[in-house]
Amino acid sequence: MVVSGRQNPVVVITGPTASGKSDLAIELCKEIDGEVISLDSVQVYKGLDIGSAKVRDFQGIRHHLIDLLPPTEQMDAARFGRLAREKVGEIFARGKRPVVAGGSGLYLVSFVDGLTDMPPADKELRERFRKQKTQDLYNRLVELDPEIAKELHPEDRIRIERALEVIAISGRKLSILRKEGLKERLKFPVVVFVLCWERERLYERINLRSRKLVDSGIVEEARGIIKEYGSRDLFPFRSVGYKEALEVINGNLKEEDLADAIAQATRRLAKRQMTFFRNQPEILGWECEPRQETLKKADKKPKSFNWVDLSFRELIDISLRGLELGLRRVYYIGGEALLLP
RNA sequence: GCCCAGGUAGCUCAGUCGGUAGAGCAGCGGACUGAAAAUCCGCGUGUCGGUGGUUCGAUUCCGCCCCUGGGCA
Repeated sequence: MVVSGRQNPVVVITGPTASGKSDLAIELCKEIDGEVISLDSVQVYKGLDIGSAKVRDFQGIRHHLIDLLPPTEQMDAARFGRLAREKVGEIFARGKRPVVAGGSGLYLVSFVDGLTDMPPADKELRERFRKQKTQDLYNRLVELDPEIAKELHPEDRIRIERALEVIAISGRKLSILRKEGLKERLKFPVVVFVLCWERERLYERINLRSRKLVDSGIVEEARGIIKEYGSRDLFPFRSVGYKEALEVINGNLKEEDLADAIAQATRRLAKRQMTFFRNQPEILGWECEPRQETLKKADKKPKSFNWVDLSFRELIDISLRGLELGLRRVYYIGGEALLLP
């Protein structure tokens, strides 16, 4: 039968920060009897509410994977992917539809296609690496796993540390593990909506939101967390908003300059996210509509996303359409056109 | 009105003893396999205020005009 190979898709709503993902996810859930799975690397931490723009009013829609950990702990992308896949199974089993919403690129990849099975992060090792010079770490990697070293930039500390970590724990080269390791993929078909905006309009929204974060008391929130956990050196404090709030608390930034500093960091984040969402799905072999032109390195002309405007009705229809098992389909769609009145 | 100082990239400014210019910040492009709101790489985007003169050649020197800041009235 034709129907046998088809399945309800997992709907993903992604895009840069401030593109309207969370609100759209709730509205979509209302229409298709869905539940939201947050795909956000900061909202997984308890207490980091204002700075991560957590949804305040769930409007009766169930939300998952928010407030999972205290900020003293650290989420990792592979674990998040597994948790999200579990949630998808549970939601379908309840006869509901999962709507995944968020802009954490690696979490999306980990959720959909999985990460190669490898040793997880090791706190002690990372603590040791932290004290060493990047150059020394890189030189060691050149000795231990030249193939990976060649792929990494000598200054890309985080990836160098990760490669060394994997070797230290498993005794095997990361380059080998990557080739041989297996991935646990999401078994359901996926339809990803990437919300796209004109750069200027998105930046206006970001600027407004940054002002709002400050007025809503991000500094107070950060102070409260510091007090509660007795430390300023908390992992998620390195994310946008909190990093700047910490600068104020530490006296390195004037409070009056905070909103601008957050806005700037957020604009840069949005730009990186857009680069990721424009180019990665194609690289992963997902089916993209419309296709994005990846720029040649020499071409420095600014170029906007390629996208189509979709009505909310069309978005619902696509979300309800059965897809072939294993299919990953990406739609780049206008975020502004979907804004709720 | 007069006297200073200045007008160079989106912003703050450097510079050219006359051969069409460069830093920081902002911005743009890219990479991305357990930190991803992280981490890293690459890229100056320009009527040098306007106009006339001198000159082979003026953003640079000279005149006039305009604008901004400060001072004196």
